[in-house]
Amino acid sequence: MLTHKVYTVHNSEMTKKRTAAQPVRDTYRHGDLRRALIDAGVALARAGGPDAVVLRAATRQAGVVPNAAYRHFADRDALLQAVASAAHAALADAIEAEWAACPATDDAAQRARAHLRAVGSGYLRFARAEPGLFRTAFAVYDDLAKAASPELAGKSGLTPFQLVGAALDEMVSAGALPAERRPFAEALAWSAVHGLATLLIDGPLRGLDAMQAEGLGQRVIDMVERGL
Amino acid sequence: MLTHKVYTVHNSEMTKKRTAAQPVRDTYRHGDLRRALIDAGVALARAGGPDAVVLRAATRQAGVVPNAAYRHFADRDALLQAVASAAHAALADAIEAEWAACPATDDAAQRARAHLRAVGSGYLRFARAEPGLFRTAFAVYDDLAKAASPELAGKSGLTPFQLVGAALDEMVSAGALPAERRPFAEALAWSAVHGLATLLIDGPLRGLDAMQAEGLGQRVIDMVERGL
DNA sequence: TGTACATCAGTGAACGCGCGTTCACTGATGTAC
DNA sequence: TGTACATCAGTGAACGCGCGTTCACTGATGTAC
Repeated sequence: MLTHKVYTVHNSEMTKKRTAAQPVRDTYRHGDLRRALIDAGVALARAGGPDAVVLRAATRQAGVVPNAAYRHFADRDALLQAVASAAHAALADAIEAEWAACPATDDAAQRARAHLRAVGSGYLRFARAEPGLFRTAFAVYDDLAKAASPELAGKSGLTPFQLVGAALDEMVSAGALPAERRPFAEALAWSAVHGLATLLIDGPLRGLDAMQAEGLGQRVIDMVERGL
Repeated sequence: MLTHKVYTVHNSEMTKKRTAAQPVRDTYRHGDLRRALIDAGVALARAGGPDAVVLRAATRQAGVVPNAAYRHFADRDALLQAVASAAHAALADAIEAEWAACPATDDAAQRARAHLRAVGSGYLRFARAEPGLFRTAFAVYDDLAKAASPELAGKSGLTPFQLVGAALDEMVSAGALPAERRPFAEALAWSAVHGLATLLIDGPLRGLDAMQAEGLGQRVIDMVERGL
């Protein structure tokens, strides 16, 4: 079993001189460079999307020499993958938070509908609040086979894809959605909400203000509910 | 008034030696370099999306020295804009073709519905046939204010945005869509179809084969029709 | 119709940049004795 | 508890690359006389 000693990182006086902007370590070993590089990558992605996840920038931010990254990632793409997984997990968290905030009710159908709406609005809220992360999450998304892999999951252990699925299953068992309409319903609901998200953050709807965006989001969710 | 003399461009013998891959001119002037650079940019975008629209690559393909591009474009971004507009126009063309192929009918409501479906399936068909161009079209899309600008239009003179709008107007006047649902209906329909398109070409649904993609496309369009 | 000239499209050479990645190294760590 | 040693995380220096962009130029064009 390995135990990881945690090194303190501070920004006060230093033995080796460095340029002002760089974080400073006073130990030769970093402690958890892999984690630090992913965190730096997430910060870069947050600010500038997937293209901003630059290996040298991440190592700079971690206060480490560029090639040090190669102890932890095969190449730049492996780092980007890890960052994208983290972004996906953050999206799952945002959805779960919205889900958890649904008011309690005894009406199973109403509850199921509220959960489905929560998935949609959590998704949209995350996209608008963190467009860089949102774009990064989908920049290297492999395919459906990977949509359930645990590193994309949020705190509850479910990925965004699985969360839509769970809401839809609930709809069916509550009688709010005919079972014969269940297959591929994820893809339908996901398409509508994902499309609005990308039109809002990168596309022709980017000029809308928060209220308009919110209103349009609700209407798209209405459309999904009615149209499924 | 300016007249443009057209120079013949051929690949046979040449006075100046060049590397094999390069297109060859036998005139000092190019003739229509602006057009040639856009065409080259479109070819690059087709193959690799917006990031592949590289100024030096475009000039290489046009058989011209890199800085020659600066006679026609302020910078690399201006070239990319022009390429994106061309991609948008190609999308409009694809939609128009699908629209024109709708069977004639006397039933106005049925015709309107067919036109709306044609817009959706033309959009999806283009996205799957030309994913690179599709991504480029949306890479630098400014906002709604520009969604009607003529350089994005297809042969009929309408942009993709205007084509959805036209189909929806037709629905309303044919009584197939209540007028009070008309506002923002473009955004709803567009979201659903655009979302499916991006999930299919870049996202988790990229593994689907042509038949599955086509089927899902029809179901998304069903959802829009029912849910609007 | 013929010539001088201004225009400006394309040339040639060069720049600085930041990137990803490789190499041989150094020195802190934890472990076996 | 103390020491020798293998491991391997991070260093330092360097590479080649293709990019966008700038500069002073050259030579084909169309136009004014």
